[in-house]
Amino acid sequence: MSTFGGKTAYHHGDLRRGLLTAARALLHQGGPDAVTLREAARAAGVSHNAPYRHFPSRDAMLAAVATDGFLALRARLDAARSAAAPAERLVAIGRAYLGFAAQERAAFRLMFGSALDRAAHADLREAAEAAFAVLRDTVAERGGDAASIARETVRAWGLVHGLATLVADGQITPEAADTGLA
Amino acid sequence: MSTFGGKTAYHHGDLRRGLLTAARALLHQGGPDAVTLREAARAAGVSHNAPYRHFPSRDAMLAAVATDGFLALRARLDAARSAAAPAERLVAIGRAYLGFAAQERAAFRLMFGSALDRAAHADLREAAEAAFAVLRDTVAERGGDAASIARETVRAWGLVHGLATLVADGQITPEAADTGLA
DNA sequence: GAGGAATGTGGGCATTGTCAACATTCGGGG
DNA sequence: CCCCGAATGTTGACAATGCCCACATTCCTC
Repeated sequence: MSTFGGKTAYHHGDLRRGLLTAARALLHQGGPDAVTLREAARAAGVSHNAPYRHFPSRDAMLAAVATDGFLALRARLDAARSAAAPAERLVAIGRAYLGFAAQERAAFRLMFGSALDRAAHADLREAAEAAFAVLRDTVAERGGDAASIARETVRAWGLVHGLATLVADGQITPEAADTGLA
Repeated sequence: MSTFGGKTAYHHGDLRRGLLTAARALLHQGGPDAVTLREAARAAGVSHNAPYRHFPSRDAMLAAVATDGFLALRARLDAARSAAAPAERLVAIGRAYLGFAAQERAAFRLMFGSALDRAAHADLREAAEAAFAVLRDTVAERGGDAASIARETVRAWGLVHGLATLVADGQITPEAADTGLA
């Protein structure tokens, strides 16, 4: 049948992708709690049980969305790092991190919120670690002994992540967060 | 009947308090999603609809738990501030903040996680603001012009909150967070 | 082209939040 | 002292959800 654009085209075409897209939309509109297996299935035009052929549970679907979020975040951090001169790299990464939190509020809250058990999903953990690695490597290339690198990494991560969280939660404006970076 | 220890003793004694206690226990065990109206009612020994005489919705019950959390946090920050010499106050508050996040992980995640719409609950917002005020006032008493006070408040809040979030989410150890404070 | 695997469907069950109607208990005014 | 309104708690119901089971359809390989 159809087999229009997707990769492998079985019955639906590419249900997995369709479900993830629907899930992202639901996430944007109503937060993590609004992301429901049945609603995503409805949006994709399949029965309420079809999603189980692609995700073992609702949690797994949420985790997949979050994993994609971490991949996107890592790409952004990497791009910012590559585009900046060595001396400005840390601040550039911080800005990129804040930009992601501000523009992808819902995804950011899912990725770091308590709705998900990151320990239970290996992909998720890997993707999160990969994003973090960009920051750690950037701190490391500034030099110093191991202890001071570890300390500065924690400080930089804490500051940026805290500001980003506050922005994503609507407690401070993106502009206010930016003044805290320099 | 009974009227054992509680304040006003109607049918149950003090259902509101009983429900909040049960809710806190559920929160500890299984996170925000495990806090269910019906389970809290069960734990308190009442029917599944009794909670509605004290909370208009499940969200309101969650908000009440979170509000209590912010009151406790504020008390801790205040105590830390009072006990420290002026020059060490900021760090003392930071340590208290981190201590709360580490010891009351579940509550902290509820308070700052996305499970709750802080804008929809006035009490919650007030309690959160009161806790934040302790930090802001401490920064302010160090002197400086308004702009630099605002900047330093954002920086201090962002750093401490970020470290606390990472601890509460289990991404760094409390000890690692502590090294980032000084 | 036949058969097994991948994918989607329909029905069903337990749980949950919420609403409505009814029952019980409390406290104050005759 | 008792009676009545208000506060509190109970029972029953409904829709939605996550998940399990048995069954149907479609794909791909041999």
